[in-house]
Amino acid sequence: VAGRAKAEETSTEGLTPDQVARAALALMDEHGVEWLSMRKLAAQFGVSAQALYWHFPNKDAVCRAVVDLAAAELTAAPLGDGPPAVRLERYLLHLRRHWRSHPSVITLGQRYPPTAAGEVTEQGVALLEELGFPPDVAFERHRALIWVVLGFVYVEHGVTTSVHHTAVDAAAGRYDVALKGTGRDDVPHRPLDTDELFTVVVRTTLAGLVHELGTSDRSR
Amino acid sequence: VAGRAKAEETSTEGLTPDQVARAALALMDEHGVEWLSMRKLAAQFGVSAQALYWHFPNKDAVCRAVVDLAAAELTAAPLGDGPPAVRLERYLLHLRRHWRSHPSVITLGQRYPPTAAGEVTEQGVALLEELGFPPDVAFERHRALIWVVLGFVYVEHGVTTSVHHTAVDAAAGRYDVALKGTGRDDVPHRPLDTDELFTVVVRTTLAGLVHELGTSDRSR
DNA sequence: ACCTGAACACCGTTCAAGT
DNA sequence: ACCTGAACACCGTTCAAGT
Repeated sequence: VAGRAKAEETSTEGLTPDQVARAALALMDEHGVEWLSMRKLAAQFGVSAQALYWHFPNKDAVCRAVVDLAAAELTAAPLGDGPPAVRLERYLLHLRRHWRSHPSVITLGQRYPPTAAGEVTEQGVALLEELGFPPDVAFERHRALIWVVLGFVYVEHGVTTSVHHTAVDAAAGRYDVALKGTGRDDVPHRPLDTDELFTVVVRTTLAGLVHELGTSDRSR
Repeated sequence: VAGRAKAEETSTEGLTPDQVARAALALMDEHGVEWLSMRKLAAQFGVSAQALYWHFPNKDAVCRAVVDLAAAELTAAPLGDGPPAVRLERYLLHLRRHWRSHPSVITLGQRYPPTAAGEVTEQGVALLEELGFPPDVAFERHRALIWVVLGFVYVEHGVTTSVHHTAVDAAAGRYDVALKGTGRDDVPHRPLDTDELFTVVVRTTLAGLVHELGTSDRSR
């Protein structure tokens, strides 16, 4: 990534794997994962489908390259100032925003799970250590947080593209849910606000972590 | 379900949608969602693929029927005795166990989200009310819990079938993760235990909810 | 009412052949 | 080294035709 363009010296005319992956990502984000075929991807470069098989062993490898491409865009979050818990919340919001930015990768991610590794993990674990966890526990609690956020994005993606849900205000993340036979009249029907729901999930989880620290401190 | 077999009186020989959906679920659980085609499904009954199009408008409808079939199996959890928080944990474990029981539905569920509705929702919301939440808040906190558990199962499914992970002891839910360049030497490498991780997620979330009740009680 | 035969426009992938 | 032509075994789906 930081090196010189040594690998691109053959790119006077031919396609590079990177170009192909970038085109695949763009096309999938626009038309959906299922839509893209090797023939359509190849057509983007004016070549035949079989030409791609010189650069990639198969379609699976193309998809993995797309996931890796999006993963490389995940950089450390700008967290600003404030207590560790507040910065942790910003960190998790940053992760959600990233994973939502490429809808196709969310779909792919379930077959080729994104590795939230590298500098982001460092940042997250460091925040948990700052909060008061010893390194090994911080590492595992961080994994739990990642799973919660990633899982939330998965569910959110499914729900917001589902037939059971109609967008009330998609830009604001508000949807209406068609529930089957759960009509309790004492609870007024409110549209689903995924931003609000995410905040609830994150705040609850963080409160639980802080509570854990409080009780374990007491037991020492 | 409880009614008499009124709808099956035409089934002397022909296929019913229910039979087809059941076969599809079994085949998908065995071979995977991608594996199943209309032709293979039809072959199960010794008919041609086009025959299925008399009973279902398209493959999408078959998939939806499969999801609904599995959803119908989700019944209220046997929770036993104990304080509400303990029964809530059992309730969430019950949900995870159900959603994991049909791996194919997890894959499908992301296109056709499972509606955790009906009696199970009643049970979960009631537990949160018992814990101390007013009905409307209980309903929303329940939704948050559902998303956390469902999201966890999604991530778990992706991870345990991924190439980056190798099973250390799949029956016990333990996997080894191939991380890329996150080698911090101060943290000893431990295999991923999804059961343990789920417990962490659930306990942390529940602790957060209890904490929320504590602080809101104080503010009254 | 229920199913088949034949066909259409697609797939991913292989492989010999071109330059 | 890089790409094409032709082909294979598949898809989902349609539609006329059978019983």
